[in-house]
Amino acid sequence: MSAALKLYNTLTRKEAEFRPIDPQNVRMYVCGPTVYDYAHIGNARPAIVFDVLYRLLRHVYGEAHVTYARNITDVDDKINARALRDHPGLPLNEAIRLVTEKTETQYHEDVRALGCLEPNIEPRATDNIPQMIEIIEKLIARGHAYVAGGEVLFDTKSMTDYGQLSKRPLDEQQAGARVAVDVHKKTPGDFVLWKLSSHNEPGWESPWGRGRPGWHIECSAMSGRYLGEVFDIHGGGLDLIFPHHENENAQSRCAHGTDVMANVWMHNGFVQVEGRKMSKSEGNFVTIYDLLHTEKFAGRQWPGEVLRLAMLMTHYREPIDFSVKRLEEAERLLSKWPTAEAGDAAPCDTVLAALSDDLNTVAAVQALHALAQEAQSDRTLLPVFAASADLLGVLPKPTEIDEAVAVEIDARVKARLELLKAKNFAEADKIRDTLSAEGIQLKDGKDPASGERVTTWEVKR
RNA sequence: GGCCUCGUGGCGGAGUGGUGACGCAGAGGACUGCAAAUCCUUGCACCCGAGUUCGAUUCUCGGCGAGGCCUCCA
Repeated sequence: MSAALKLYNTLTRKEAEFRPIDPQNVRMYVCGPTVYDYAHIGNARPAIVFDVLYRLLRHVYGEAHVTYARNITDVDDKINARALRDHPGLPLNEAIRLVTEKTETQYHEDVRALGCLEPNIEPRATDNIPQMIEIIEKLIARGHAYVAGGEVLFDTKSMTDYGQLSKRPLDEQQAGARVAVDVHKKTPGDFVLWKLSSHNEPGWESPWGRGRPGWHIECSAMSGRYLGEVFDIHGGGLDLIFPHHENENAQSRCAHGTDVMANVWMHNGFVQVEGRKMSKSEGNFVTIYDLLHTEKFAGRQWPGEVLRLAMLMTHYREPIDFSVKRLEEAERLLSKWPTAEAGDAAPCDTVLAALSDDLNTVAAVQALHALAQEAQSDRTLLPVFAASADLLGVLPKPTEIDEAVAVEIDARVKARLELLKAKNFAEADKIRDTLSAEGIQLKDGKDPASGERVTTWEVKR
């Protein structure tokens, strides 16, 4: 094993060597999508970033020794609103199911196109309602939650170190500055664990009546159920630090009586458009689907590999300005790389070392690019390149080409060389142009020994 | 008001107390019948001010600027 893995931890605001609780089972939880609408490219960032981490952990600890959970949030008031808007005629449950199923399927297609491996577990909130209720009961029993005004609320004052993650002492916040102070809350910072549902809202039976969970409780329930009371890594976007992760952390710790919920908390920076955060509420978002399948962005479609590489060209904690220029650069890099299949070779040390340094994908991509260039002249490096590229999930796969077609192309290339010998440039160029139009790029070179022209070809990328 | 990031050439981005990576784009050249590909060469930068220092882009302080969280949000 080479350099130790170092990760930046939001909890300590420091980089430190990663030490798993159990190297036989390294556990990571990442906040996944709320399935009410197409995911935008900003949502793609954590999927890609933590996919790289997942690949790295699998490399370091072995594929069988990493558990990656990414949830699907399928109960949320935005979903209800969308269901009512899109399917006004249907019963609510039916309408909600349509919205969540469709969005979830789309999300899976999108992230697959971005080269993301499937997590080991993708729990749904609605499959974990009893687990949520159980935690809430535990919190009430331990004096960390109370019932008021038809809601169960978490009592932030019951905890001496609420604010552990965001470093945000409760009393220094401007209470009521942004959120109206609820009269039934003991403290303005208290948040909902369970709320009652009206008959036209989805609900589940609970000790406090038919209702639905608050936003944060699902992650506590699911991470606890699938990864344990304390696990290794919890990830998500920067905006989740407060309140979402802070509150998850508070709930889980109080319910389980632990010092931390996860040892390492990692947060990715935003994707920006013209210097501003891309978000649904700002309305300045580009969906993954649109980028992949429509010509809405810069008048063309963009392959998933290009989007992925463009994302990895910036360190995950830095903001990314999403631009055509960076996509074009990513595409250009990819087109220069050899295609290969991942084999058993070990990845390049430089790439591995870069990734081990708090997921420095920028340095890793550069090392990979250098390796790609070396591999152009030294084919023995190809397996190492393939393994390294695969670690980042950006390995260009060879285009499947039919044997018969290949033979036919070879014949045309040969014919062109004959025409060139006869100095019939017009006909020779015609063959080149036709092949080009068919997506075949010819590459003329010179045999170093004989000085004869040799021509190779590849499928344009 | 509180709490966080960040400010390097056209772009993406390293890094260091002592002339300043690298990639992409640009420019020039080689090769070519012409292209493409490839190879070689190359211009361009460290937000401002003060301080520490023989010397700061790199350290300290102060500005200025940008962005984020404190409400749903990746």
